[in-house]
Amino acid sequence: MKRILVVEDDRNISQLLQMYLKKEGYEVTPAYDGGEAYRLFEETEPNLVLLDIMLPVMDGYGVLSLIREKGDTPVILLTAKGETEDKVGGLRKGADDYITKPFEMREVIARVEAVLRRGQPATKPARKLTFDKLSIDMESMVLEVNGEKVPTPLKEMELLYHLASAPNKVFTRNQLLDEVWGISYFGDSRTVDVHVKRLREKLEGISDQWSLETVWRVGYKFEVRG
Amino acid sequence: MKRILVVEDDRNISQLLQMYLKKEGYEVTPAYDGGEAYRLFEETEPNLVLLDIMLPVMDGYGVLSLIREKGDTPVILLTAKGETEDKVGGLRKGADDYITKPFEMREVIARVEAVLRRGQPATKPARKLTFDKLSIDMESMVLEVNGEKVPTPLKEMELLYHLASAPNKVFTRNQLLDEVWGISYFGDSRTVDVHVKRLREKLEGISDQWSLETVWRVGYKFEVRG
DNA sequence: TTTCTGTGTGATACCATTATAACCTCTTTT
DNA sequence: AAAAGAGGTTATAATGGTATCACACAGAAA
Repeated sequence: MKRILVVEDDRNISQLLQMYLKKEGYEVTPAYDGGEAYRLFEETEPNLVLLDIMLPVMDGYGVLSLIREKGDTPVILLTAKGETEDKVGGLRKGADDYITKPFEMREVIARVEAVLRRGQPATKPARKLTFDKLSIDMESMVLEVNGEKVPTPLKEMELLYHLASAPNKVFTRNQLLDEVWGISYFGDSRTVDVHVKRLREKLEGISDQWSLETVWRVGYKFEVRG
Repeated sequence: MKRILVVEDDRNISQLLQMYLKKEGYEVTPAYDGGEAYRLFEETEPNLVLLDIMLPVMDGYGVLSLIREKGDTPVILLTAKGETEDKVGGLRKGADDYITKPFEMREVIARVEAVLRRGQPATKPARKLTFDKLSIDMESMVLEVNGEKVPTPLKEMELLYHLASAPNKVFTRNQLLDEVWGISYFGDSRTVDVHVKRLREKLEGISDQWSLETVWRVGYKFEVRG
């Protein structure tokens, strides 16, 4: 589920935003001033930030700068009517979009979805890896073994791709859960075992150039010999 | 590296254009009104200008005239749907090409490249694809199956064409919504499912050389075997 | 060896995702 | 105005990936 950080000091507006966004299926965290905003940004690692410009303690631009130092999480600015210069400034400083108050909820939802949608293609690594008789193509989502296609579900593909993109590196189960399943995932680490097992079923005896190895009390690695 | 000046007052559209163009390796400068456009034109001396007609302060034609006074930097106009007269007028006044909103990013990239390469308008790309017993002709808007015409609505044609122009590549629903339905579309992604279903009804059992495949938790692809 | 703890495996049920059908709305045609 | 077609939405059914459990098994330590 996508997480959204709503930074807005007006409780009424914040409340309203939270309500509508939750109704659309987002996980919403409210912040009511700049300091809190930044703290919660680091804590919850949201997929998107709705950021009011006029804030107590630290204004929106300060928060935006701090967020930009940390990465490229999409940010939509909330500006009061007529703050035209603010708009341009905000966008120049790295916001992805802006909405002018008073806004219609329909518009907010639309822009949130648009910005999240745009972020997606960039997030998809979509690459291709080849080892001996194994080919992992995330572009067409095809796993090939000895030149033969092997139908493989998304999660297994992602796991294998992730392991294989750093050959011989050992990943702990928690690392894999974080990096393949996502940070907001809190399931059992046995889950990784199961997926490794399924991959092994598909990949056993193919090649002696590589294999999925268990590293006791640590995790797994995609081992390449030679 | 080629520099492109994007003159577009709608932040959403501008942002999207910037993103896609950067991804293609261009250096992109955004301008949000006519005055800024001209200032940045002189400042950055771009290799090409993408120019929206409807602009605040000074409209696209004004900017175009000024640019033409300075030289023959290629200009591609962005026009809203149905502004047919604008198209002709724009070209007469010295634009090199035009694109009608809502546009597909694929089309924009294609025309940008064409104009930069030849200094000439993109003759509409071949816009015809053939696979075994299937022929998709976007020129005459005809879908042929086994040499027989199959009446097919516009959206279905566009979707099929888009999928088929990158065989085996998986497109997410959101990608398809952006690239086929256009960036200003904010509908439900189930819409894609429905159109795929309708296409399948028309295309089932034609050939074993290709098919429209579902990729679980990802999207769809036009799969070609062999 | 025994014991302890971590890991592999099979079975199962849940639930998110997708397919399908039916329904609306809007536009064009007759 | 009625009919027909396109495009989109919603409701419901079908699908099948995934998480989790339980237990067997294996490696490490004593």
